[in-house]
Formats: sequence, C-alpha cells, structure tokens
Amino acid sequence: MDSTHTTTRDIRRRNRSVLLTTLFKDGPLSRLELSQVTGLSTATVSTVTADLLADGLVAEAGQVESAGGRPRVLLRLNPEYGYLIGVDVGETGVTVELFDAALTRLRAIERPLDSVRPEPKAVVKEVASAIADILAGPPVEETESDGLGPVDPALVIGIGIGVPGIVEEAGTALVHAPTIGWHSVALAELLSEAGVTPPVLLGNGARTQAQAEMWFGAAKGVRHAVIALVGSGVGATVVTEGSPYRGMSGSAGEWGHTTLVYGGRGCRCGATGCVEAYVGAEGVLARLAEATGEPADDDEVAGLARLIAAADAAPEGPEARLLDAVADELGAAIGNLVNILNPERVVLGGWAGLAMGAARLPRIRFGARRQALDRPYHQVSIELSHLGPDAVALGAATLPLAALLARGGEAPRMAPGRPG
Amino acid sequence: MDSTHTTTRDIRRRNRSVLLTTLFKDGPLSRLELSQVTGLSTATVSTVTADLLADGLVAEAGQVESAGGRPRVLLRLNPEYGYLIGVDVGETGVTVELFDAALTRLRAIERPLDSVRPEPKAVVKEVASAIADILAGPPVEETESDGLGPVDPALVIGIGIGVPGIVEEAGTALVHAPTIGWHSVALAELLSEAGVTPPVLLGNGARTQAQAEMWFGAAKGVRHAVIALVGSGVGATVVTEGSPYRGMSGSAGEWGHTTLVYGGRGCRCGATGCVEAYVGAEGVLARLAEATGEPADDDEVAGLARLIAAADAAPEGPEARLLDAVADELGAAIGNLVNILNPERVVLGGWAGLAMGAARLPRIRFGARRQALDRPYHQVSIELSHLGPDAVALGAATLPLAALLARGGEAPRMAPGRPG
DNA sequence: CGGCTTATTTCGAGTGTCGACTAAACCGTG
DNA sequence: CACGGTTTAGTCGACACTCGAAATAAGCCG
Repeated sequence: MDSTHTTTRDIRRRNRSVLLTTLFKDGPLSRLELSQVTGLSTATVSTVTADLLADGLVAEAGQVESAGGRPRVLLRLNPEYGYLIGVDVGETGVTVELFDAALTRLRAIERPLDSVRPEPKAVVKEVASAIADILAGPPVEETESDGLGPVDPALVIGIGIGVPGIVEEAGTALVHAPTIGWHSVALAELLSEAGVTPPVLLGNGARTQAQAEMWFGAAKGVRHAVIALVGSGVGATVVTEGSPYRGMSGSAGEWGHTTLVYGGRGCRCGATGCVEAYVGAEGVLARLAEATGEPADDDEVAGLARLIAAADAAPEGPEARLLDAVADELGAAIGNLVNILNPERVVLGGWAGLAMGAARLPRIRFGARRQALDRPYHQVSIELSHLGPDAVALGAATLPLAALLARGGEAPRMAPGRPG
Repeated sequence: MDSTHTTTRDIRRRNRSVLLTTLFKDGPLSRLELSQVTGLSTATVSTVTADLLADGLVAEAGQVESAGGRPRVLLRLNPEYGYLIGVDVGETGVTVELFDAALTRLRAIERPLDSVRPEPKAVVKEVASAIADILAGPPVEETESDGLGPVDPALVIGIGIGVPGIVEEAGTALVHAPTIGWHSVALAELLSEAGVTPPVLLGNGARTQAQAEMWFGAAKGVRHAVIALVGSGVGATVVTEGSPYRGMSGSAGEWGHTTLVYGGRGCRCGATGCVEAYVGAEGVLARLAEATGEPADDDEVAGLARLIAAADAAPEGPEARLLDAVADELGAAIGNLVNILNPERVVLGGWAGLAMGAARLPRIRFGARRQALDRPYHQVSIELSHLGPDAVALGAATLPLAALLARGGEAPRMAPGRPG
C-alpha cells in the first residue's frame, strides 16, 4: 500500500531523481540542456539544481564557451559526494572495491578464501576486515598510495554485495547458495553484527555483473536484454524494461537448467538434458573426455583453452567437431531465449562463453537463427560481453548508487553527519 | 522524454487512477475504506471522489448500516459510465461482445469467416458491421431483448481487439499474423476508415486471454505468472509485475518454439525439436498416427478427445503411453518456464491444454518438478485455466478499461458529448 | 563602453495534498 | 422526542510544487 498515494513532495523527489540520473548517465550538462532533455521547465531545473548543489550531490564542472551569450555552466554528479563499495563474494575468494560517487574505481582488495565451502561467518569476517582495510588506505605495497588518505566510514553511501546464489527478499534478504553450502543466510545482518555500518544491499552476482554490463558494457542503454553467462555452470540474467528481472523470489534466469535435449545428459541439478550439461565448461570437457577417451583436465579454464586451440589446429579433428556442436547447441539455447523474451540484445559472457564466443560467434549466431523465429531474430543482436567477470564488484557498487539516484539523493543514510 | 517530468496535475490524475482502480478491483468501498486502503488522506479522498462522482465515473452503491454512527455510503465504478467492446478476431471467425463499464457482458455476436486466410479488408468489414449491429440492439432471435435499446456510439469508451498474431507498436500498431497471411496490417486505421470511431486498441489474442485470466481467472491477483496456451499450436504469455510482457517488439512468449528435443521432430516454424511439435495438438495427433499407423483425424478437437478416451479405456495401450509421454514433455517444458521466469503461478489453458490437463495434470506437474529446480518449483502453483478460449473478447475489452483506469478517467475520448 | 545574445534566476499564478476542524447522519436513551 | 455519543464526510488554511513570463546575469563583438 505504498506504491499508491502521491503527494506534492514526491514529485520533487522524483524530479531530483530524474535530474541526478541524467547527470550521471549523460555526463556533464548545462541547466538548459537538462531542461531540454528531461522536459522540465528551466525554472524547475534551476531551483532543483540549486538544492542539489547545496546538498553536495551535484558539482559544477567548468563552463562551455558560448557563441556570444552567457556561457553555460556544466553540472555533473559530484564524485566527492561520498564513496561506494562493491563486494564480490565468489566461490574462490572475496573482492572488495572502493569507488567514488561517480563510480570511478579508487582501490581494490582481493582475499582468497581457504575453504571451497566457506562458512558464512568466515566470509563475513573476511569481508568486514577487507572493508575496514580498504577504507583505511591503499595497500602498503603500492608506493606513495593514491593520493587519498583514509576514508571516513560516514562518507560511504552504501555497500553492494554480489553473492554466488539467490537473494530472496522477504523482509530481510536471505541468501541461498547451494554451491557453497549456504542456506537462508541473512548476510546483511551478519555484516551489521560484525560492525559494518552503512546500508548493505545484496544481489545475485550474475545479476550485478549484468547490471555493470547494462550501465557500462555491451548492453548499455538497452531496455530488453538477456545477459547469458557461461562458465563452469550456465545462467542468464533477464533484463526487462531496463532493470534485471528477479521473478517472484529472485531466482529467475536459470536458463542453464532448461531442456535442450529431453532425456539427455544428466545435469548436476538432477534433471536431464539441461543446457548446462551440454554447453557449460564442465559439460563440454566431460564430452571431450568421452569423445577422446582421455580423462578430463582438472583445470577447466586450461582445458577449454586447450580444446579451442586443438580445434583451431585441426579443423577436422574431434575437438573441432565438438566445438562446432557446442556452438550450435549454445546458439539454439540462445534462440530459445530470443523466442521467449524477444530481447533487443543478447550478451554472451562468462569466461567460457567469452572463449567459445571468440572462437565461434558466427556459428553461435547461426544456431540462434535456426531456432528463433524470423522476426525476433532479426531484431536482436547477439554480442560478446565487454566486461570480464571482475565486473561483479562494479555491478554490486551499482546497487547503492541506483538506490541513491532513485530516491533523488534524499535521506536514508544510517550514519549521521551529512547535511542532506 | 515523457516518462520523466511530473507536474502537480499528474498527481491528481494518478490519485484519481488509484481510487478508480481500487474501486473497480475491490468492489464497492466507502470513502473511509478507500482512504485506508490507498493511504490517501480522507480529505483527498473526499475531494477526488467528488470529482469522480461529478464526472459520472463513480456512482453510489447503497450504504452500509453502522454501529451507532453515520453510515458509510459505498462507492463503485459506475457501470453506466459507458460501454466497452471486445473483439476476438480468430482464425475461424469474429466475435464481438458488448460490456458495461464494469465489464459485465451485455451482448455478444459471432460471425464466421468464410476464408481460412481472410483478407484484412474482409475482416474489417465484418468487424465494423458486427460492431454496428451490436450497438443497434440485441439479435432479433432473442425474444424481448435485454431491456436495453440501441447504444449511442458516443458512449463507447473504447474497443479492444484481440488478433491471432503479433502486434507491433511503432507509431501505429501493426499486426503480423503469418498463420492467416497478414503482414504489417494497420488494423486500427483500416477500421477507422471503415467508420469505426472510438479509440481502438489492439492486442495479441493470447495476451488478451491472459489478461482476462489475470483479472478474473486462475491468475487473479498474481504478479508473476505465465499463461501457457496449448491448442493446435503452443504459446505463452509472460506476466511480469502484474502486466503482460511484450518484449522489444511484442513477440515475447513464443514458448512453443523453444527446444525440447535438440534436432528432434520438425516444426512448422522451420526449426526442429520445438515444444509445439511435441505437445501441440497437431503434433500429438501426428505422433499418434505414427504410432498406430492410422491416418490422423481431420478434426483435431475430436481427434484429441478420442485419444484421451482411448487412453482412459486402455491404460496400457499406445494411446495411454503417448498421452503419458506428452504429459511428461509438457511438464518439462513448463519446468523450463519456471526456471527461467520464477513465476508465482503457471496457468495451463488452450483447448488442448485444458483437455490434457484435465486428464493428466498430476503427471504434468510431476514432469515440471523433475525439470525445475527445487526452490522455484516449490513456490509455483500450476493450475488449469478457469476461462475458456472465449475469454479473448473479454480480455480485449479489458484493454480500453485498463487505459481508462490508468489515466484516471480523464480526457482522451474522441467522440464529443461527455462532460468529463 | 554599449548593444547583442544566451543562460539562469525570480516572481506570481495555478494546483495539489494534508491536518485539523466542522457538518452530517444515525443510534440509543431518558 | 430531544439530546448526547459515535462514526463518516466535507471544508479551510497552510504548505509544497511546477510553470510561464519577465527580470537579471554574464559573457561577446564592434
């Protein structure tokens, strides 16, 4: 009962949000340009930007020479308004990155996790200490630092965390990550108990990565897209109306576990014939082992690289045949997404997706073309991801920034000490 | 550049919309209850409802006895505010239905189409004359009519039309319906040239049917759903955040042409292994013919009914085996939808879907369970459609009503003569 | 330095919601 | 049958917001 009910103040917040967002997205703009782009009157732009300037959310960014008249002064989101922290909780380690308010990366820290199935407590401890460290200053080994001393925790706008599992929003956010043995973990609360103060936002790692791809990568400016990630496993993020789609409880996008071959290869999910069992790196290498009779490589990344190299070397060999088949199948699976979702763009990412895409993108596209209906196929473009897997932390940092922009930069700041 | 930019008048429109919508959805309510449900102050509810009453959009609906105080007077959407027309352009004929503003069906007319691939002009002519007839009065054969004389065309709020194809919104709405040989038909404009005056809204027939299911049927009140229609062909409507998802150009939901068996049976779409080729009525009957060696029935409906009857009669016979297999496959295909979209509900409809669902729903559910991941499966309910295929016209009439509610019952009425 | 051009700010008008108050409508009771 | 008591509906003033138009600021050019 709150999406309803609008008051005159909401419209100010909304207009603040609109102005802030276009300033962030479309670089420095003058007030006049803002007025033209957003449709607000110059009068409103003037008063609202005055507020935003006073709140420190917006800063002037020089002025542009004019053709005889008063020069326009450019405005932009003030990078010094505060800091954003993005955290990537991966299966092998934790990455914490520090950004300014304009999402420029300032510092990064990586911490390996010793266990393959780390206890939530261990992860929380690692994340909390890494956050403290990154705020304290640049890592010692970097000589002469980054010209930035310790960062006041009160200046942190928010912390976004990408986790390798499903985030279910039910009052408090619960993390379900079977691959690392997590069930219903209230990560945000645990972090808060560990002394991490500012607002913490959680998101599925694949989805934060997709968010980064939407803001800075191959899906920039696209409203309907699918970000398909192929690694050892296979997943996808569905983007509808410009924002990642969560479904009812946050688990939408399990493209890897849709049927490609009814009754086919067994999948680790328990079902048979899943896309993942055929085109995921693990599945591909298992098929290679079956084809050649040699045992599969322990290191999947190296194994897949070797497969692709062998395919390049011997276009008629079993490796090439397998790679072609995988490209066909991956294409068909992408075609399924195109048929169901009618997206404007499909971005193929993930380390295995990038590797196979680099080697066989035309074939993948052709596979999609065979499966998809003509009309949707001709309206979609299938591209490779621009950002690597390290975009998870960037995408995570996006979460608190998106929240800030959406609320027009007002209130919800736990920590005191800021005027706005 | 218009989703941005809000003025103080928009908030009034929005609040009108909120009040109108809750009055339509949650039956008669008093002003006080409206205030509590919507969160608006009683002051605002009072002034806004006064406006709505003056505009004729809302009417009083008796009062409820009180426990000692002033009785509350109930308000509801005024059914007599105007009329809605829903049109179902099917492959075999045209149905036109007349509703009051509260979507109570008043009259219906059906007109067969002589050709299987009717020219747009022929359809337009038929629709225009049917609309004129339904406005003129009840069909003669109904004795003593419905107590309602001819309806003034100026009182028609809008006309919604469900078409058997894709509706692409690009300035003017273009209809692409390959199955009846239509390509880029500007149906609304053709109708306007044929003298059909009020606003005409177009929608894909499957989607209007889904809309009806959302408002009145098995998906009532659900925000994330999939309405799966299985007939001769197979399609689905994806409902996200409470409204049908169109994708980039309106063709989302082509579930029937996703891979079930990679490289499997040929599909009429040109690809192989599509869901439709396996579980669509045409495909099922073709498989039956292959299994028994007898030629397929000409009448698909009768053929499928016979198949199900035979399966019931002989649980070990080839018909039963086929039906079981189809149920398993249909379940897996539904499981795919569950994995990708994480819906709250899947509604199985379409004449063949209803028939097979009535016979094998538990098996279909089990098939979905095998394919879907545990978490999303346990959160979804798979139900049979409550409304028959005749819900297309009802759903189509929904379109202009939804538009009316969304704009708070203001302006856009071509025809003059109404105060509002 | 004064006109010219262009960008930004100010001002008054028009609308909106909201809280507090007042008016309406019905009940039960002496 | 009048009169509190109680619950619902309408009214009024305060405050917030956007917008168009006019005023002001800030450069350029001759």
